[in-house]
Amino acid sequence: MTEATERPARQPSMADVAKTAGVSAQTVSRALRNSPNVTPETRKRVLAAVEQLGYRFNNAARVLSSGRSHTIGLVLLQSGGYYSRAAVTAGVEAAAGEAGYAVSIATIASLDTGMMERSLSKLADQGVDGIVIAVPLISVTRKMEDITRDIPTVTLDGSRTSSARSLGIDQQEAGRVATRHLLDLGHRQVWHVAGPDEWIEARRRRQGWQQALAEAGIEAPPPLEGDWSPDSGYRQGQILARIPDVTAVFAASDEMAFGVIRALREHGRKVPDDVSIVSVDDIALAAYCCPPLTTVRQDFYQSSSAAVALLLEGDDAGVTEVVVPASLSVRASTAPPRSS
Amino acid sequence: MTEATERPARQPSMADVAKTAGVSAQTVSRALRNSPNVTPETRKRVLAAVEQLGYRFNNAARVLSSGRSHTIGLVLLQSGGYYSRAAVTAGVEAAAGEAGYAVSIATIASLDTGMMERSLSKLADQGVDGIVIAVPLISVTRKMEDITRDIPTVTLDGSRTSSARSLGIDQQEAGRVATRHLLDLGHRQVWHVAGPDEWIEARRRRQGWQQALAEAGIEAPPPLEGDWSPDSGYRQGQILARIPDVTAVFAASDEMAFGVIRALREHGRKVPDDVSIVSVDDIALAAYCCPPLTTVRQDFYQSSSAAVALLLEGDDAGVTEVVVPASLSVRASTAPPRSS
DNA sequence: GTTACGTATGTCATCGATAACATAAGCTCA
DNA sequence: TGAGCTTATGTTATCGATGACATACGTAAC
Repeated sequence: MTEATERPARQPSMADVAKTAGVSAQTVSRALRNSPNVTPETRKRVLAAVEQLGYRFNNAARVLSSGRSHTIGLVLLQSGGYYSRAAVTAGVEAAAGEAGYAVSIATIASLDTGMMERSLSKLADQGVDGIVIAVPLISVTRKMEDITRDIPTVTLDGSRTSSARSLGIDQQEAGRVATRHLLDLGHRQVWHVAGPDEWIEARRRRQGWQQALAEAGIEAPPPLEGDWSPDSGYRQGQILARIPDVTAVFAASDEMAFGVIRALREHGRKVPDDVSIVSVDDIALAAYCCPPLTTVRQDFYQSSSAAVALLLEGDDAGVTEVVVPASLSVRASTAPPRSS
Repeated sequence: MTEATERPARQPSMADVAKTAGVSAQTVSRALRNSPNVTPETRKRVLAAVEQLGYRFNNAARVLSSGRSHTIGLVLLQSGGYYSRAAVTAGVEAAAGEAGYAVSIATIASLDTGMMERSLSKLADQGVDGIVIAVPLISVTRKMEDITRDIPTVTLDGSRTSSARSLGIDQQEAGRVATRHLLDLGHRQVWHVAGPDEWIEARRRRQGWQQALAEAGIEAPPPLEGDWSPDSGYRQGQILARIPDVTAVFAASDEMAFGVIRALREHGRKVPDDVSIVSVDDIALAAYCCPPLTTVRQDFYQSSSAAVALLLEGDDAGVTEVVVPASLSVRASTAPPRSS
């Protein structure tokens, strides 16, 4: 290009803005951070200079000097329901964004603690101001404790280190409500297709199921275990379909319920005429299953926003555990038993 | 605490490590970055000191001095399919992680360009080294161009600014393949439930549908437009169910297909006996729809990893557009027309 | 009319890693 | 053996914003 002399395309710095506006760099800093002690007139000049130069503040420098990155880390598990992961990501990002925080994510591939430690280290390296752990891991290692002691941490539906606060949907209640619904319809027994036992929410939902049965004086049948996928629900459904007196099933997730229903249908068991089924999550497709699923709604978006709020409000609050309630959406996959 | 004197809990710095290891800070830096010119012996001493002090490098300082943040930004749209968003996030994060990059996300709530600009600015402020835009936005504004000129950018299934490279699944081909499948089965006409027209993939899939019909010498009926949700599919399905000669439908997403199928069934039209339906995505639940959906598989995970690879390999490659092919999964929602 | 205080702004050192340059030691080859 | 190169390490300046402190001015109070 034969243009006029141009500076070597360096991003303008605060000093450049200061020079243009005829003030000091510190004043620019103050003006941009809405410090009270700046004349409106000065602020206007600074903002004009910012606009003119296309100035963009350098986050790294800010972090280095102030020690705070205005970034929070989010740890997610790669497997498991797509739906909940997407909802959690969106919820965290929205709440963080509103508070002026960026979100850095770390996805871990499996539930082992080594991966978990590496992810936390990675986020710690980035200098995040806080961490939301959305991994339903039960065991917590010493190294994880080390990191969560240094950085404020909130676990979402997961295990609690002694230094992290936690928040979650009341999964046990979700399991109890689902099971109660079936019992209230007149079913004498409720079978359960559970999630993997390492998952805390799977365990809690199972406990809720057991609790509801116990309260009704019913001995729980052995639970069948899936891996959250529709496919695993299908496999367990093939087993359930072969047990004659099954009239009611509580599946630990909508996706597994889809699989269970297909297996039952293939074996000639109609839903809800022969077998009622209730599950948990209320994903968008739940209403479009055939039949539409009765399911316990989980507001991931809301609970994850709440997790961020909890994280940002600091330790002062003294709150260490928050529980978000779950509510039942009754649709067409449940009905009274035929012979009741 | 009446413990012995402890330093005021400051994170150890490279200088501390250097002192402990008996070398200079620069050598520590080199050792940790696997610079070739470090004696194995020295490196060992440094690593031992790192271990002993629990040293963790300060990313902000690194960014400030090297100008590179080892972070890439990911821009996502909050609405639209949960499934694809989760898959894209996972794919980007995995590929980035493998290359030693962190991922910072910015979700935008709506398709307007103002939000888009703000998200890009936010990422630019954070000093990301590159940006993956997974937003199927068509219009591109000047401000967006400004940012994508400064920072390497790859768009995933989206619009191309002149400065961003792009990569995507061949959506037009996906639409063509889906439509051809129905025509090959003997259907004389194929109706279409499209995605929102501002979405590039919706538009391309529609074009593929039109192309396939044109190649067969068939005039395309007016497309019906949904918003990707199962609910919108249901509403359009109620219209289709009232048109007697509809025997084949191409839905632009699996989720909408679920809705269409339910509406058809409620109106007594059987799938696939009366109406065949094919869609796009191949989400996990597609095989558990009733009937199981014939659908065009989209490998979001792979294409998003590829996007990161494209981003990181730099401009040198000269590649500006990569297209990932799509493949058909034939299941039970399509069949030859009854009277053919 | 001096003291005291508040407000607006400037100066300087600092955060921690790194690039650029400097140095010292070891090696090769004429 | 010493010029010339390579390799390992040290020294110094630097990135850009900010906290702590300093200064200059105005205004209220005695």
